[in-house]
Amino acid sequence: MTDYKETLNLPQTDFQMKARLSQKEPEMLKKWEEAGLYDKIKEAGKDRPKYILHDGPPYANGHIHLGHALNKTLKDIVVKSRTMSGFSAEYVPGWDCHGLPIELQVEKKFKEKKKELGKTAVRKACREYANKFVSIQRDEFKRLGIFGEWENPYLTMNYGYQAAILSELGRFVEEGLVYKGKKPVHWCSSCSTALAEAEVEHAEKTSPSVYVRFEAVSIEFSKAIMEDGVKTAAFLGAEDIPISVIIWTTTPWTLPANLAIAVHPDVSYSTVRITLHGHEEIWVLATDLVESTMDKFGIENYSIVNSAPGSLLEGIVCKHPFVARESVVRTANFVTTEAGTGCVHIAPGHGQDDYEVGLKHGLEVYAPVDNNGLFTSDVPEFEGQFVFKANNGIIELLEEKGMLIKTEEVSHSYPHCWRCKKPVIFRATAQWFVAMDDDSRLRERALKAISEEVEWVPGWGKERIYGMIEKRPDWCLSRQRVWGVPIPALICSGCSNAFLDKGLINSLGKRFEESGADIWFERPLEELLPEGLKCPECNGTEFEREEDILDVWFDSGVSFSAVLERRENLSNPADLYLEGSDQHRGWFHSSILASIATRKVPPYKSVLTHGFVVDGKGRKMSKSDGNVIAPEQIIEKYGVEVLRLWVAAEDYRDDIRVSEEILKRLSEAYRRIRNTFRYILGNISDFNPETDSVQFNELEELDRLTLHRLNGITEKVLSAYEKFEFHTIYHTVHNFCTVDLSAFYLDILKDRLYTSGTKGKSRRAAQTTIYYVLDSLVRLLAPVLVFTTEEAWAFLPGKREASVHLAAMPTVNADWVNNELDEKWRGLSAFKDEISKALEGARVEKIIGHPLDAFVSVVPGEADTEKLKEVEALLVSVLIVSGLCVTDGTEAPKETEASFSFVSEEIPGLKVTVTKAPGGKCERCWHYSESVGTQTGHATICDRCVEALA
RNA sequence: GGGCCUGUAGCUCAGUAGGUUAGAGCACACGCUUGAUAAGCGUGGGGUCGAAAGUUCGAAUCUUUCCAGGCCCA
Repeated sequence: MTDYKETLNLPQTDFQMKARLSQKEPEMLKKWEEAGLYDKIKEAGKDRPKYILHDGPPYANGHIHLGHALNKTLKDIVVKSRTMSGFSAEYVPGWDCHGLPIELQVEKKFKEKKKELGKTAVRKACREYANKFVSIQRDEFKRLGIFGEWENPYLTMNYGYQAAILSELGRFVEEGLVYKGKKPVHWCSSCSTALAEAEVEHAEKTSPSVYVRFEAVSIEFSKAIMEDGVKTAAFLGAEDIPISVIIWTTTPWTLPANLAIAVHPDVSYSTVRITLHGHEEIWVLATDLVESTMDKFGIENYSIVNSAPGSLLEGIVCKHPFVARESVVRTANFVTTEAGTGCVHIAPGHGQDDYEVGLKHGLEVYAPVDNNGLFTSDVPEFEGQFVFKANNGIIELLEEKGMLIKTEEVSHSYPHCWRCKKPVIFRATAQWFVAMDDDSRLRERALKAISEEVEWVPGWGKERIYGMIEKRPDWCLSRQRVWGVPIPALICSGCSNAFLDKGLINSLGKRFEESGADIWFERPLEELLPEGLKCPECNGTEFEREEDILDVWFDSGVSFSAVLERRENLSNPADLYLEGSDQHRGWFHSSILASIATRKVPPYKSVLTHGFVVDGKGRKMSKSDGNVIAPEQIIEKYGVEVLRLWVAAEDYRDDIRVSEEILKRLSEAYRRIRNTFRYILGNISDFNPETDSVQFNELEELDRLTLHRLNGITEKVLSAYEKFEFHTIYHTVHNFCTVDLSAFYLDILKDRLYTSGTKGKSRRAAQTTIYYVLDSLVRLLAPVLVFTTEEAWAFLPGKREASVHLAAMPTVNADWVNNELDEKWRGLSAFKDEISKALEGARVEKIIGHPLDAFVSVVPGEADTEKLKEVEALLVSVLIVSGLCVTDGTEAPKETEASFSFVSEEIPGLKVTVTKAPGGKCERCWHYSESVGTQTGHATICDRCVEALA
């Protein structure tokens, strides 16, 4: 007896169903490395047009988290897809190495020894620390399958990079953009340093809240008579009663620095006559706040004398509550009536808004507080006291002077130092600044470039960064820190003038290039100075060096110069910057300012942003909430491939969720794709595309339909790569694998592949088709599933490049387009669905099990019987039944058989009857056929199989 | 508190310029198959579109408010 199973062409392949990704991925990486794959990709692209994705440098501190993985994987997908689409897309990764966090880590290690060791030792330790994490992160990134110049990355602490930073600073100086000024900045008195916005965290703090009287000493002000003819004096109801403007503040310690009082010009203010402790006074405050404030003060006996807009109050001269100084009422738009009295105490040296009011009215930027937050001798009463501690004394003093109306405690959001977590103060200090609005109109030019010269993806990125640049203050470049590139300014010993000299910057640049920026701190100053250098103010020749270093945003902001312009394989501007949306204030921001200031053009043509990784509920990940998932966990459990699929599957323009469920779903989707690969590979193991391919026009109908559909998804996927819409790639391909291939084409194809003649045209046509399908799918997915596609690539027959990553994307084949066919099958699949329902009914009734047990009678009803009749044979194979006939319903099915009838609700009049198929079951192809038993020499198989065996 | 953004089935995504009973895949349930088998196939249940109000003959799609969440600021 023949074992007919042996005569079938069943799938055969060593491409494993089980991926074992976490083991195999590192092996693949090693293989790539040994083969020098990245260099080969570079070499292959040397004559192609460039596509430059410029890497934003992550900070060289700590291990990578999912945010890093997301960002770098997205970049890798861009680079790989552009490479496969005919570009040379070299990727040079970088790291941000200077800055406070590393310095603090090192400081922690040194503890008290820091001061003895000096700057050089600290800087050396910082460099080592940064190097250590560059190395750690590099390995972690490589593990993600990211291709790039890992052995030659850019580090902002490299000597060449440091020299570039200095040279860019020189250009800023040359453009006249850099000035030294006094300005209130966030100041941490504990760390003795100015803090960047980014270095400030907001947290709840309890502060004293005080209401203070500022007595008016003169009502002979400049605007005594207003346009409406109302005398301010009249508004004040000037009588022989003391008049006070009432202010509210939660920082009593800034009162010694008070220089003015601000009111909103358009807000209504009232003069309120009150009786307190038996005598009368007139108080001025915002009309809307009178009632609540009086309530708070417990004053019941009051009456509003008069009301007028704040603009009328401008110029009232008040007496400082305890310092012999005047404080004048000014108008400002930032004033609100949400809290307090609508009259705001102004200390230009201690607040941003205050500073701006002061600037407008020519007030001194006065801040009698030293680096450690202690009052200076300017405030004798509190000299040497820490400002927050002095609050109490100041309140007592106010009380004593009879100026305090009310004091209480409030809890509010207050800025804190990100490092020591202590509350910070606003304090005016001498800093180097980049002017946003001077003659060179940096702000204006940057805004113009943002709206006209850069493509922002998603589009709202434009509004976001525009708003930020529009409102940002001058760029404070200096940091009173150690680990960074020095601002090589000189301070004249003769006249104390601080200045930046272009000649010095130039000559230093060369030395930085050779020996690094450390020399500024290490070498004697005389050795560094150009000959004959004189103070531009007093011609003095004795100098001291500036100790401040540059803001690290300046470091990374000039990467277009340090990296794009300086590397032969790159060029400026870049095609794309791709970072998280926080970089609208970070790197995108500093980069465009730096580039506009020095090159007049933006450093990027387009900017793509992604959202943040959040947990399954959409909440941010934090250690304290315990919802953090580390890349490692995912890699160990599922493999990098699933992590990459996650990056590709989610719409990154929004926040990106990750959870165990999401990963589980994705790993299942991965298996589906992998199985599709495997199934096709199994069925083309005996197929040689060069010799066995069937011409397109000789393919069968379903083959051509499938290639038409493949064409469709190819077009869609290529366009999605082009437009950076990666999640549609995943959905498109997954859907194609599941719906068009697995549940339709491949399922139908089994009969042809397994049972027909091994070398017959029908089988070869099927193989030709699925070969095309797999070849395309593997290429299309290579940028995402970097390992799996490479694995499949090696199994694919035919001549091909050594690696899928050296291959090109498939092209859309115009010859394959057949919309008529597509249309036809769209209609037929509706019939297929309905007949499937009938089969399911028959299955429930136990008439059939497998569809091949069935014979189907179709009465089309209102549908076109003739047309359906034509595709009878196709429907048999599509439904995988043993027989099907389309009739007009006049011939009833054989009554002897058990049958199941189904009337369609979807297709009017369609009636389907399912019966057990007649004849015997062919042992070989499992179809039922009347021919079984009639074949000589083959008693148990059908005529079709006999023919196949011939 | 402000700027920008998001909120469609358990999950990931579609839903064109507002117009018939809101789609897909996965997951789930039930069944089939055992020649993709730690696979494959079929059928089925499940959202009224974050909430409310409004504009409109008609809204997931426009407006307002509110709620929840994210980034960046204060």
